Amino acid sequence: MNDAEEAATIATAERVRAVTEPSASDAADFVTNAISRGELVTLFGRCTVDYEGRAASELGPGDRHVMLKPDGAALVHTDEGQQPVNWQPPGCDHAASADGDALIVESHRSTPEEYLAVHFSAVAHAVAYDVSDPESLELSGTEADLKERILEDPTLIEAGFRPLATERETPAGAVDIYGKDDSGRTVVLELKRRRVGPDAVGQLSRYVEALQRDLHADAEIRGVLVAPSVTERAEALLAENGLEFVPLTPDA
Amino acid sequence: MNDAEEAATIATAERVRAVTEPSASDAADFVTNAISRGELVTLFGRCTVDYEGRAASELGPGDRHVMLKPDGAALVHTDEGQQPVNWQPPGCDHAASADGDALIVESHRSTPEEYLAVHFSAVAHAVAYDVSDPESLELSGTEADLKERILEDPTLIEAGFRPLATERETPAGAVDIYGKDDSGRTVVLELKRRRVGPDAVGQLSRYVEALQRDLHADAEIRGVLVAPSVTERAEALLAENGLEFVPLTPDA
DNA sequence: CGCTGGATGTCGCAG
DNA sequence: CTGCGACGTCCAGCG
Repeated sequence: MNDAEEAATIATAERVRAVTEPSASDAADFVTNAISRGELVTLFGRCTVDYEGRAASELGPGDRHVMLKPDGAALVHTDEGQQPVNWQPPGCDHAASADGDALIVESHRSTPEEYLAVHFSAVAHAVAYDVSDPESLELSGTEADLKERILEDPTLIEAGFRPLATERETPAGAVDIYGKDDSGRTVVLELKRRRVGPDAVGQLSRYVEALQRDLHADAEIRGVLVAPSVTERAEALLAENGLEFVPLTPDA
Repeated sequence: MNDAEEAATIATAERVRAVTEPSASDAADFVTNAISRGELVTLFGRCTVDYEGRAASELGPGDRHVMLKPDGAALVHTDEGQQPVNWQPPGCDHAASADGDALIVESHRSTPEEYLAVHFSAVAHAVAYDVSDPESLELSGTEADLKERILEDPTLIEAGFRPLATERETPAGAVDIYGKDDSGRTVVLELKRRRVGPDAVGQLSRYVEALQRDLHADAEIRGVLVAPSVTERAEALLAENGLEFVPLTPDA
């Protein structure tokens, strides 16, 4: 192999190594080496995918993108969809090997027992990245933001509302915000960052019932769902259960 | 640039093109070209990420892997986790441009209005892949498999159980399996492919109540949760609501 | 489009 | 480890 061919096959830079159309054994070596270095590996090529674990799946031949992360996660992406067609969660052990002209990439974990195997009939391109990412994501517009907004200005719920606790425990789980109204009645708030369906009403309903049992049978407890909006079915369920709704978004 | 250097920078094969450490403007051209061809694009390099839409987020500088799919999906992966740190769903419009030494990759959609921007201070490697994937995933061990299993052998629920309909509509939504027992009483089955918590009990409870109203106030309706197992809280909720549980997995 | 419920959901937190 | 609920959940199916 002359210099130009060698360079065409292997491109090396500070943090990245790549091979184009490697043989199965070269690809296996490349991947094994990258995994042992703690690098992030990607593979393009024609492959089949088999999974067995919590469920089981088979995927016939096609061109896909496979990512092996240093934390043990594995992702198989097709040309469509935001979600991987197959995957393995972080904490798995990855291995690559050559079986004749085929590259086999395997990923395994226990508890629960799960196994993923990708069989490449041809690897078009493989890359190994030495990744460094010190930053963490800052996200806003979440349920936590909605909670803060209410605690800063309880009148957003209603005049005279006084929050007394967050995450107050009940036999049915923790209530988002627990407080009292103008007249001293107990109020339970269930917060949702976006438009809600029937499930959230069920949740709120369970909290109110649990508190009614836990405090006094005669105690009147108000249950209030706080969200940007509700679906029609959810609204009907609220009315049925004597629950209330206050429209409010997480954004200021 | 001599042949060796050229080859080191650009590797071309039948279905894949790659560039290592391109300039911002070369990278922008490369990405723009690949997108217009309907190829799947991956970028690795040092970048920051900004998102604004259903929520809002910021991510400081770090090494990440960006994937742009021909269906308009975008994914930003760090070295950790199965989930992308930022993303855009299918149907978005992608664009790449150079801003001085920086590569800017943008992705936008409407309904809801959402915008993602990745600013690369350096691109280590970029790949364009012409993907063809005719196969679809075959998955087993799902709720649908559990349903089939019961319909094939209703005695798995109990002797004398007769399924009469699936997805039977009620004011509270569609019931998984609707039937009658030995004594002619109406039975509602709610199926779950794995161990369930309180939410599933709430769902079943809503169906039973809706049917009781819909049929006759005096009609006795049995609600049966079918799943591999239930949590303690769910079991208590079942008892409270006079509902039943049959242990069953989707697997034969 | 909006509503509903499933998912190999994943993820984080608490017990 | 299990339980529980949030999530920019995603996704298919249906009205």
